[in-house]
Amino acid sequence: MAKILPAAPFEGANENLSATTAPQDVSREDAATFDVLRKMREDILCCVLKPDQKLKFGELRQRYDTSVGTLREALSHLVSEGLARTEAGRGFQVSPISLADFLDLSELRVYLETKTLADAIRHGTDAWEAEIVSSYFLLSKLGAPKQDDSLSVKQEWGKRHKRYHDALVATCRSPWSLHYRSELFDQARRYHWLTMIHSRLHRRNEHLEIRDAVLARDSDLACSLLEQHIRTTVEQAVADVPGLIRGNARVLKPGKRRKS
Amino acid sequence: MAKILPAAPFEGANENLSATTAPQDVSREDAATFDVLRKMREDILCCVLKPDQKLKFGELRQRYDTSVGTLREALSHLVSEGLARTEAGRGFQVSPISLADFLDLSELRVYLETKTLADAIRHGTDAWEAEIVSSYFLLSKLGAPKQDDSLSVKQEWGKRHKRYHDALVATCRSPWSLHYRSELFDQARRYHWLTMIHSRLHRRNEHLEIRDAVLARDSDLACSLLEQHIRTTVEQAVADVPGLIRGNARVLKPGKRRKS
DNA sequence: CGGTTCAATATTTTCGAAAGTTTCGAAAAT
DNA sequence: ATTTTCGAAACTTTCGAAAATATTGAACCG
Repeated sequence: MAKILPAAPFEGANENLSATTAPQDVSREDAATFDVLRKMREDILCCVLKPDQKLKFGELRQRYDTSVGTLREALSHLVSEGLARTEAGRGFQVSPISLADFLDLSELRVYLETKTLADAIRHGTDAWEAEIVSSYFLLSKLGAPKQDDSLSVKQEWGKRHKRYHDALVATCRSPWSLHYRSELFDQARRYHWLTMIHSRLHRRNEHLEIRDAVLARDSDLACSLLEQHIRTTVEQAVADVPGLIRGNARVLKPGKRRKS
Repeated sequence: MAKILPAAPFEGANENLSATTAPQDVSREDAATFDVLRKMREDILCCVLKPDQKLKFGELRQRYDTSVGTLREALSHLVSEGLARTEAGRGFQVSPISLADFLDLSELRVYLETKTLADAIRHGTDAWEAEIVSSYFLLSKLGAPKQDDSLSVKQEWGKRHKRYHDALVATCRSPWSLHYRSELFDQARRYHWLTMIHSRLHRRNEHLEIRDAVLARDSDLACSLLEQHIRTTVEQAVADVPGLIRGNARVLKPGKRRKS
């Protein structure tokens, strides 16, 4: 009974899904707090709230039309996710970005994304395939956004891009891997946003290639393509976003201030 | 300039530590909120606040002597870390535990711990070695706690155990890996606590073996020992904690209630 | 002229009460 | 006997004001 683990990957009781303790992936939560949290996260991911920007309660309060306590709760969440920072008595600010961070982030993503993808393929179902087809369709219909596309178009593409990548790994059996994968994916979105703005490189239709490899259940090929997909994005950012290389990139008009 | 990543682990600008964006590992933060957060986390990790337990504001308010808003902020953090859950309008509760979760958790830990350890060994310094020696000394001085040791002894052992394991990987260069490793380590502490309570199995002095392998800079051996260390702990929990196997383990006297 | 002190201002942090939900149990209806 | 309805109690959520802390800028010495 105790001989479940002969120094090999854990196998026991994988069916017992009774209680997945991994952190609640942003789904339903408190009504108002969650709403503010979601909006703020989206704003940080899209660099509407810029890296390093000070997050003052006065401004936030009027921007999101809510109270200090609610804001504080949402900010607290963002700190845990790594999208904001806070210090003793001097409030909150958007987390900085840097090349070093993007590289570190991406390396871990390569491992987690491929691990979750391999497991998802292993346990794929019809519904899983259907969602991949569907989400890919929606993604391809929009096409990669260009520098002068509107904010809302870019945001919509971001949503569909995330939905597609989530769909790929949806049947992975490891809640913890899925959770961290998702957090890292969001982190990467901040950098992707900068890349979109400066986008110059031509890229193959990597999402299509991945989709087909996954649907063919070719795990090795799919993982390899996904790995390349992540690495190419890093290359593109390094090539296209000049600010990233020399430490703190301050993008999107550094001095712009909203009147309080 | 763009040819930094030939489909191999990222190498570029590893020196640029200007801005490590990975979430702030619990260090300094707000004064009061952080204090409450730390106490609550410790209580959950030690199962003083039991798995699945409802976290009512009335009780918490008097237990930690603070206001609702502060509690809410701390609870918010705990939810992000996976130690608590929350639902729409019905408050917070301690995250459940289960065998499936422990297995999942542990498998990811094996990867992250070995990855960070290998990197830490690669970049080890004198100060790093010194802290390993020192923290191991403190850990060994206490000896593995037994079932009838007092709560404070067990807690002290938990602190030293964490300090030792943190010391091993301290020089790892990947902030994100370190962050997730730390979160998973804390998660595992909840299960270790149960194992301590029921402890029956005899174990070799694994911490000493790991220490020596690490100090000898034998990366392969150290990682292998660390992997075994984690797996053995899982085996021990499976063998010793009967409740874990059949879904939700409710430990530490299920009916006990504190008077409000 | 550069640096320090101190008061005024701006901002954050904490708190308790009001408003809004959910839960529970008793009474009414099927 | 079982289900439904309703209202009271318990609890959660939200809010704005009071307290605490940090920042700014002007006046003051070395």
